[in-house]
Amino acid sequence: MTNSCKQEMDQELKRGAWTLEEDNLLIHYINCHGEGRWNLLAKSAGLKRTGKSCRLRWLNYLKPDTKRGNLTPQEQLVILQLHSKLGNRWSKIARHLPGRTDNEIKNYWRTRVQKQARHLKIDASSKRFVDALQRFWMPRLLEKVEQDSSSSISNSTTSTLTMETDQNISITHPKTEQTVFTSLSSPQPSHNEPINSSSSICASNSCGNMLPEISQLYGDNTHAFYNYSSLQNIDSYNVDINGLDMMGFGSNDIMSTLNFQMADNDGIRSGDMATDTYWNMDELWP
DNA sequence: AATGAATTCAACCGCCAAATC
DNA sequence: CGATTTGGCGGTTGAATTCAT
Repeated sequence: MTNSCKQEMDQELKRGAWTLEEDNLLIHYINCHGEGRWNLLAKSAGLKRTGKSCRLRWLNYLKPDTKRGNLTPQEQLVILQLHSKLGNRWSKIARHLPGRTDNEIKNYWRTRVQKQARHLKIDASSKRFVDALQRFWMPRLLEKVEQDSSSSISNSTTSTLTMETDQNISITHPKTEQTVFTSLSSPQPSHNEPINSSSSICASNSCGNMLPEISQLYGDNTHAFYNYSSLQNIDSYNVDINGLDMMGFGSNDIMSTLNFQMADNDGIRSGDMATDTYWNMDELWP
């Protein structure tokens, strides 16, 4: 194809926001013919868009099961948890959140999470920030999940966040064993991951502005149990980790991911970040 | 009410790997 | 088997919206 011919075709291509008419064309075509072969689809449907643009519009916006709106605390928790393991692998993270797109998760991370990092004056990619997330933000999200679920479960005091493999995350109430949240994403199991690997994080209710402290540390590399007791009441956080070769990572990765309150020797002090002055929680679940 | 700053998020871009020719 | 096309991913942009003054 000559350059002038390419330029001509480029000029014909439309860019920018999609119109209702274009959306309808795309939806109608996919309903009749299915997804795939996006370039061909774009032409056949009479859309002056690239195949890529059609694919993106469909996956991120038009697909019927696409969720819109604010991420729930459960979803945020899953994102934080998985991001600490997977990094910016947005599509992999998105597979754990049915109806959510990689684009949406990426936007959440950039606008909400990195905003907190700026607020704390910490580099969002630094270990220090990851530690801060695990110590302060994630417990509070868990607390929020707890609060939400307790509205439907009377006498609720404890829930469990379980990461069994790369594929599964669930939050269950231990007494009723009611599942508060489950993520069973990738339909195809990963071939070389140990099935019996599991860990769980249990959080009692309300940690509020109080900073949990490690009061006990049990275990070795194969089974660690942490019990965080609050300074001001009997509430506690428990982290129960079983199995270490989860997700193909070494034990250090798992420990750094799941311990909300580990080694305090990297410059993060409890008083620095334990208050909502620093963690603007209102922004996290608007 | 006006306006500038900040934030959000849909869409685009470039790169890469897999599939197809 | 090399060239081309396609699909998917992560990073970036900028228009629209919201917020603050």
